[in-house]
Amino acid sequence: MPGKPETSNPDARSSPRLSRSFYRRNPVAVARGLLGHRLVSQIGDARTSGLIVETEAYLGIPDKGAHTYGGRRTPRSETMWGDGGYAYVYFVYGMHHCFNVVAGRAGNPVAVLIRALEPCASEAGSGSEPSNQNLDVLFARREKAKRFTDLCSGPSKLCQALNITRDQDGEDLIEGDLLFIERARSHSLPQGSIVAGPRIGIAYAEEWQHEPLRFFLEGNPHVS
DNA sequence: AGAGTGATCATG
DNA sequence: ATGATCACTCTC
Repeated sequence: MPGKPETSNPDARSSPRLSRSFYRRNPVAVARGLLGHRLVSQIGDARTSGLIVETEAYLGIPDKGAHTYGGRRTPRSETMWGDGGYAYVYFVYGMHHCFNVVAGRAGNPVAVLIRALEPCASEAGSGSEPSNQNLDVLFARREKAKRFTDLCSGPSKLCQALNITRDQDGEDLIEGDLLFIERARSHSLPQGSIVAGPRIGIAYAEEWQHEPLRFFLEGNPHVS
């Protein structure tokens, strides 16, 4: 592989990433399984991150809410058709980006939308820097955010906060350097705290709009 | 509850 | 080429 920099093991001092096989499952399992883990961005000149607290599963060809409904395969959604564990980023409403992780395997165009993060002041590691830095950067990038809970409480808010754009479409979440998901250290996530409900913003999806494919941590203030 | 914003896609 | 749409956010 040409051009792979020598420094490409950011896991040496941090938590391991979720593996390819984690993503190569059905999107509901991935959407639920993602809750509580840490999305990390090294896009731009800072490392920013947050714990995933809200997700939505998109079920592909049969799903009237999905970009790939009916087998549609367009330039925008091309990465959804590929293998699991890659970023699918799209642009909507003329100003916003949304970040998904591709689930399943190549040929099955399913994905999970990341809808909200809980930004953390402390990066679990003990010896790291005085990491208000994470919050400082998030507030700087999210100019309109007044409160802590305005930072990453929506799919496009979190993209703005972590600097995610279409440039990241197709990024490899397992091998790439810019964007990845770290396994939570003490992943003692109580299964009972996961709640399901209908997905947001897909009124056009007819009967599919009511399917309980949105998952979030009950009572978390960062949920959108 | 309405405006903003322009890429994207299905038409033709 | 053209027009409708949009997995949203902000402000009123």
